[in-house]
Amino acid sequence: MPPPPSAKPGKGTQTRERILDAAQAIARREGLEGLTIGGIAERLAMSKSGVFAHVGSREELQIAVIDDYARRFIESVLVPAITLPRGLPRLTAMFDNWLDRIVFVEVPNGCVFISGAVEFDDKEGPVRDRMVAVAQAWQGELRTAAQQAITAGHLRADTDASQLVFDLYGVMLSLHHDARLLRDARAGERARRSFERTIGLYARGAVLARARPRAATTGRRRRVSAAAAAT
Amino acid sequence: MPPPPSAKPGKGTQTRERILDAAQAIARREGLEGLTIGGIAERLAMSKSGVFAHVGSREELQIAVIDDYARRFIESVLVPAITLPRGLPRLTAMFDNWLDRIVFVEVPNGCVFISGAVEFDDKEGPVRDRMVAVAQAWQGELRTAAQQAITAGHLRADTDASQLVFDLYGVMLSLHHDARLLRDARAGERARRSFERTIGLYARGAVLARARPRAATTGRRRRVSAAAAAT
DNA sequence: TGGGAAAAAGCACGACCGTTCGATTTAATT
DNA sequence: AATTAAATCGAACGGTCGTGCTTTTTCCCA
Repeated sequence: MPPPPSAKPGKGTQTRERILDAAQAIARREGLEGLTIGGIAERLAMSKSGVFAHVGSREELQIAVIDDYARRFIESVLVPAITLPRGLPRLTAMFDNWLDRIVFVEVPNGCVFISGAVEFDDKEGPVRDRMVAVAQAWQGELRTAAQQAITAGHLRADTDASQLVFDLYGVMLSLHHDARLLRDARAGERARRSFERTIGLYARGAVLARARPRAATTGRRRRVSAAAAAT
Repeated sequence: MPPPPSAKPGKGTQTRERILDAAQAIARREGLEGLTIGGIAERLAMSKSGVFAHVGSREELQIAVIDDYARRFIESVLVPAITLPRGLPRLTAMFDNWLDRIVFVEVPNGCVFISGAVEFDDKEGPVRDRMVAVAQAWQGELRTAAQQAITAGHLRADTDASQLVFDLYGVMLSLHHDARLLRDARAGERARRSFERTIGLYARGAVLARARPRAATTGRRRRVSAAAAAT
């Protein structure tokens, strides 16, 4: 019988986690299409068939990587933000955590959401479906947070939450592009400015006082900090 | 001796063009990494070695596709815009043509700039180098146009041209993402609104009068029109 | 400590990849 | 029409891919 959910790890579950970790690391650098059974096997110094027995199929592996990635993303970006009060404070925290993650995690290691979106936007199938699902889920979270900021009166009543999400997503994609392809160190600062300008436009009153004062550009690694490489 | 540049096509040059066309069509849907010698051969009903003799190597082929793509991009987006006076009219035309191209060409067929940027941002080599070069060239054109709009007094003197380019690029990336992965039909309209909001923020005076009045959302296929599939 | 189950390895298969090379067909030129 | 040059083909090579099967090793528990 399979072990109860809360028993000690067990060898199989243990290596399955190692496989998923390796898969994620490869998928970040080479993309989900560059992810290969043999590549994982080599990285873990085990046989191809050994790896294969754990993942079922390449497609299942790709989906598992997407799910695992989404879990970590939500864990580091959304979860810390929902401790803050609804409205602008929470929305701002979501953006800040998101930006920190891109700058300190995605830019050095690659981002499965962004590369996967491009790789599978034209390839019908379950992998694409999962990609769409997680992207829509995240945009939904952003939209909800924006809507709460409107309801709370932090943003103007005529604000289009979907438009705001569209803008924020664009900021992150541009940051990813400039930082990763062009290796432009100023991209992070530009993304921050874009956010403040965008929010400032929708905010009640002329100029927006930051809901949560932040330190200067340097030394703002609070949340992701040491876990950057492992997250 | 090689034929003078303006002689009649010549069989070789002719099929080389067919090969490049097929390569581009494949690269758009499958990405530059999905581009394959055998795939082109099958599409053109010729042998792998026949194709190979024309392209030299897969890497050279990928670079040729990038160059060819850049040429078409400049032809359809930049060239028509430089007939307009410097400043906001030209910058606006560049954005309009760019957006039209994405909506009517890239979204249905795929975009080598965007997929290539993601595929090669972590893969050192001549293909990546060319990707960087064309991206920087296009951003340079945008920056120049923005700077001219500042000099002409159409945009505020304290406008950061690089920041503006960052924002515009983000709009296009977000449009591409939402339209292609999420198949959101409203993405084009959101991109337009983002542009107007962004420019409006930097424009002199409160509200910006569009430099060139445009028709409604429907029926604005002027430039790309029939050539959509072939461009 | 032995025995049964789980995990990993080994091996082979068919498919496709880029690339090479010699033969052959087609085009261009005199 | 004959000759030379260019274009294309066919077959093969070494490699990697995902994926089945069978065998061996390792783990875990009674």
